Amino acid sequence: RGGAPSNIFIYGTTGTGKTAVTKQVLSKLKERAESRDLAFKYSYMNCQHVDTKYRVLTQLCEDIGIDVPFTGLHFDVIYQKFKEALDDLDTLHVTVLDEVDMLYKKSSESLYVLTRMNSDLESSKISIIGITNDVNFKETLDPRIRSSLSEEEIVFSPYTAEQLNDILTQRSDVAFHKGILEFGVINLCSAVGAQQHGDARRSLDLLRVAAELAERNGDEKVTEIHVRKAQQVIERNTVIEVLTSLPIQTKAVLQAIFMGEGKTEAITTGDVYEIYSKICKLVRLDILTTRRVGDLINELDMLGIITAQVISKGRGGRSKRIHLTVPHRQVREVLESDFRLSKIFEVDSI
DNA sequence: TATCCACAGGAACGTAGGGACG
DNA sequence: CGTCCCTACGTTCCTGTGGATA
Repeated sequence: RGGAPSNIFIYGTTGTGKTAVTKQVLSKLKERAESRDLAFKYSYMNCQHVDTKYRVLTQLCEDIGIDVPFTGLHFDVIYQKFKEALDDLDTLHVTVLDEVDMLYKKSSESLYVLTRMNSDLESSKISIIGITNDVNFKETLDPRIRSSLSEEEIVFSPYTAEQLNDILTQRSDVAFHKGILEFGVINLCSAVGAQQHGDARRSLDLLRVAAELAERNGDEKVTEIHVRKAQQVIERNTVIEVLTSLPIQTKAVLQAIFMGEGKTEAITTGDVYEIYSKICKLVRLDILTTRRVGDLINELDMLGIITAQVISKGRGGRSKRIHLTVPHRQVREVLESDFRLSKIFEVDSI
């Protein structure tokens, strides 16, 4: 209608279709706008990667067709550039910020800048759609941002097993020949997805991988066994992928945890650091400070590779109890394939 | 019950690597 | 060129703290 657009806030756990629906709606809107000759643009960004105000603006510029370097310019310069370009386009621009909580955590300023951009714009308007799976996010938000960001709210509830079942049935009718899927396969996939907070993506991936396994095996039907197998394959692949792409220092810390776990039950930050230092000496790696290693341990925790729980041992001090949460075999496999660290495994004692 | 250990984790800063611009 | 600004990764210095023990 050409009126002032509201900012929208969308909640919902992973795999409930927030992103898919948002994208779908926006592209429909775009179609409509085009057919009526209305100016409409949108850009989508995932704040896991786009997590500074600078990057947000860079991304926005790219989306409306301005070339900017990914680094080098003063923020204000980019801001001006974008503002002018957008005003020239005389359009309505919708900015989708997926996983806004990440952006806010790392740079609360960016959201503020975005919300107040409208007052700087003359002929164009900008509207923000924030997507998050953190239900408490709104409470942690700065009041000034909160009021303008959450003018309207939409909640996506998790899919139930039945809904997942419908989705899978519908998809599989298109993707597979009749009778390929053994009875119960879809049920199992949707049940697993429902357990994962109603995650449709998980269910679909599971079904796809199970089918691939069956095909590779030359089996005629996809059975529940394939699904179980697929579960393991997916799990394993994601773990290995994450581990392999870790920076060398983080890997060294992981290795220290790995070796420490073999010896004692509860391994602490201090233990890890001790082993880590020895490893570094052996492979001629710079030894980082405890402070930094503490952060690396936290990073591993965030990635879900380990759990690090703060505990107090009274006069024994406060520390973190650290545990690996991924299979040891996979950790070893990845570490052994890293040429810089592999030789540690040839040494008997650390 | 006050103490005190072994860290947790915040703040500020340094260095290296990169690109824009005059 | 030098200057200005960005990011990534690390360091230094620091204050804070849960709870078993003296």
